[in-house]
Amino acid sequence: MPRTRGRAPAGGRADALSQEVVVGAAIALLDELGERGLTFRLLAEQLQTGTGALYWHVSSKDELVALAADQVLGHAVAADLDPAPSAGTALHALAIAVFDAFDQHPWAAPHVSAPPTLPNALRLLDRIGTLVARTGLPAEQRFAVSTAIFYYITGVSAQIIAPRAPLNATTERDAYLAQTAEHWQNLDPADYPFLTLITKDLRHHADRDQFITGLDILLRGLKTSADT
Amino acid sequence: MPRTRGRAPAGGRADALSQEVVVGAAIALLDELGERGLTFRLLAEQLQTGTGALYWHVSSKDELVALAADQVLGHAVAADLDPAPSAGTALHALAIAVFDAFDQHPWAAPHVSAPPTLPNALRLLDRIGTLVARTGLPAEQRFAVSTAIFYYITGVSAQIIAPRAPLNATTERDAYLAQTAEHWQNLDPADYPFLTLITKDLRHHADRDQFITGLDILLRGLKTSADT
DNA sequence: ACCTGAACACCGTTCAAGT
DNA sequence: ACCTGAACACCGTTCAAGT
Repeated sequence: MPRTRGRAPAGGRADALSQEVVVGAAIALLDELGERGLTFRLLAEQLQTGTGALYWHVSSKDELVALAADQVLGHAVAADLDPAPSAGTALHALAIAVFDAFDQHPWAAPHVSAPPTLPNALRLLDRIGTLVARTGLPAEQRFAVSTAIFYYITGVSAQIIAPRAPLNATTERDAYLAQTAEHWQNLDPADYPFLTLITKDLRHHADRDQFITGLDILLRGLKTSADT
Repeated sequence: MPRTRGRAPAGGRADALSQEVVVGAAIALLDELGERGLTFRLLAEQLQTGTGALYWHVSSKDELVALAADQVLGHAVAADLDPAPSAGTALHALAIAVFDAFDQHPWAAPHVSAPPTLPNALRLLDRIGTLVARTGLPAEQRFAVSTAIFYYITGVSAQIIAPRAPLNATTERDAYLAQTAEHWQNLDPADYPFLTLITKDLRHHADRDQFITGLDILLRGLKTSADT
């Protein structure tokens, strides 16, 4: 069973594939066709090799998708940091950058593992932890609070950015919202007193604002405990 | 293409399968073998029918798993409510009940859709909304805050309760944590200043406490804005 | 109305053989 | 060290035919 390699350590063939190339091509297919559309046969065809070649660079489809998701996370984590805003502001900006990255690659969010193991997920948690420390939170609480924020970012992003069919993304989402709004409308108010009242909010809400609303609440809660 | 039916409206055969029976059997297989282990062939064998019969009650595997996940959510939402604790306490208890239900069926959490459409997910959001209203939060903010809490519960549960291999669950999880703790230990402190410091916390943490820590922060943040 | 079971069109993964 | 491509052991889903 071949191990997964990184880039060829020189000495191999010149035209050799690399894990990077394989993952890059996988991301392109994932974006275009979704998780089910990504196939080893198609990917091999795209890269002009056989399916077996891919297994030299990647041990399974699960690993491939996990690596692809970590790559997406990399876009967000690599973004420049403002020199020295408050820890709270920086946390806020970082979380939104990650959400936006996942939003552009709807298949990705569910595939970051918790606790993190891949490089960019690790980098994200580390950065969160560093910012949380700057917040003044006592050392014993930093781990739990940092992972809580990490989980919020990845978990809630995954929930909100449901894999939409690979068609016209925004139209699809609008139609979906309109449809479920109508569904809620028709529920029995006796059983669902709250939902039947706020269908208008559902119809008009924006996913990104939803994410930010929860984030603000979470960070406000954090601030409260940091001050105490 | 046959539509999905609920229970047979009488008049059909006496021995007829029902969607309930199919979903119930699916949950058993999901618990035992995980999402990949659930197969229409195996499920049909278990129910002593052909695979085609299943499609009379359920339109696809996706729908089947979604219905199964909603059923799991039903266990938590059906639990008795304390008569009249504070809204915050009730929210707290409800969230933990949902986490515990997902914890017993690790495949389930990723399959509740957002915004919710299936009955028990709707019930959960409605209950959250009703409690949030009791909190005194202004009406315009209730939708956003309630869904934020809903997303936290389902999204973070899904993150934390990663599908473990269907073997000895607790041992597996411990081994996984020990392994990633060692992984973190070996990282370069220059790149990961935070992570390399808190591997002890990782090794000793409990998933459920993690969930609760974040939940407490979120609810504290909510309280702050409700009071204002 | 509900079930049967064969058939279709795929999958991920392996592996002997090549270079 | 890295690639080829056929072969294995499956899948989800459909559908004509039955009761």
